Amino acid sequence: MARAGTTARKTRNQMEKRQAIFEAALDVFSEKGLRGATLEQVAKAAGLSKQNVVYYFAGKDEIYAELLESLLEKWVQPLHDLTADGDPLDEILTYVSRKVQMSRNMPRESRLFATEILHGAPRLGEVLPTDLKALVDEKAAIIQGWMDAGKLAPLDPHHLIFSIWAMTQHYADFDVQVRSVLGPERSASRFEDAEAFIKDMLIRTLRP
Amino acid sequence: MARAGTTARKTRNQMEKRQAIFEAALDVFSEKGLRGATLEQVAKAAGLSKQNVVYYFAGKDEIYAELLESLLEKWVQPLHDLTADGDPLDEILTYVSRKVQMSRNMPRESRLFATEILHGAPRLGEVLPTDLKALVDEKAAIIQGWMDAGKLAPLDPHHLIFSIWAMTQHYADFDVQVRSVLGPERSASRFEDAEAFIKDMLIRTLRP
DNA sequence: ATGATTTCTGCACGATCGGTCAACATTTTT
DNA sequence: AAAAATGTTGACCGATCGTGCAGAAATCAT
Repeated sequence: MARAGTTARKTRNQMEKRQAIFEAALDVFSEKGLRGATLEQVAKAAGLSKQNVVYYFAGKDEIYAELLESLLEKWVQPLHDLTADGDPLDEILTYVSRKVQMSRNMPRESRLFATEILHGAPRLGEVLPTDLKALVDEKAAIIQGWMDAGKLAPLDPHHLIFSIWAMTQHYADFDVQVRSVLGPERSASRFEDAEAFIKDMLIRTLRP
Repeated sequence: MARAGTTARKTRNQMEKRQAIFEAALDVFSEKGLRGATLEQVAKAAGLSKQNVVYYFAGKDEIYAELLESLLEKWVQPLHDLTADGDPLDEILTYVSRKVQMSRNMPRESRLFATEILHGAPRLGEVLPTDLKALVDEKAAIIQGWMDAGKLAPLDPHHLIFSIWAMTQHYADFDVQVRSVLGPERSASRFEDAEAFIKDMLIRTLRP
């Protein structure tokens, strides 16, 4: 009778179905965007009927919103793992590695966030200026500390982080363009080549 | 009776109206995407009725397709202007300047192309592997020549171009995120800071 | 001025989509 | 096994959207 997700309690079956819907929604939304995708496409990809999807989620927007939220933590984890403990250059290069790895293995998530931010991030508007800003400021301060200690060349840490985001996510978000320009042969190793290139660039740049 | 754009000939009035529709479409499509935008939003932004818009263009998709095509040339012009004539580093830094300038002054165009490519570039599929690839290959060869001559540090020219695209367009496409993270104060100079940062990074990287 | 051409609008159709609801089926609980 | 809760489906509705079309209105040519 009542909808499934009404209470906070979730049975095993409910969790599985919701996960299947999330997986399908990630597929469809990342490819067509929120408005471009239909509930029926999501339902079909999840192996359910449209009405059954609505049984587990209040509606299309809720699926999208909850999907975004459920992925956010995993998405910023690599930056979170950048700590003041290790060697400065190693920390940053490891961060690059993980970001390239995410572009390769999680292109759908990358495109989902890219589309959302590209269109003004109406469903992330709260979290960007608070949580994300706090996280970036914290890591920028660490990098600044390394620079002040003479362990890295002095650069703007915020724009350094932006440039790493931009260069790494570029290979997920604009994969079609990258492959078109590189051609079939060179496309095969595009992620390895990109990682090597970006690391090389950062090593030359950050060397004190 | 018949539609306006049937023949190749276009009167002055027709050109003006079409231009107004293009301008409105750029506004709406870049903000909401093709599927997310409606003809009526475009019409209203152009100061016309929905049916009148259809009089000048066959339909929504045609507006979008012709808009993309009409912007493509202007969009790749900066790369086209990169020639073997000038000083290697100057040529590249000038290219960066122009790309940052475009992110600042033409963010709608940037987001339009970004959205299109992000979703698989179904309406650019032909031009990417032919025209764009040829252009990038040509410029990559020039850069490679500079590197072979010892005027620049040896790096993969294709990925160098990608990285410039990524870093510069990032400030247009993800402007909301950039501003959120930087905060109101630092956002004011974000384009100047970005240009200085990227140039600094490239100087350090490309120095032989 | 008059006819021809261009420009614009009113009306409305067909399709699609998100969402509702009642009924039916299945599983779980007692 | 009976009852209750959970899960699923078919039919359908209201709204929106793209588009077609007849004809009015405005502009232009002669």
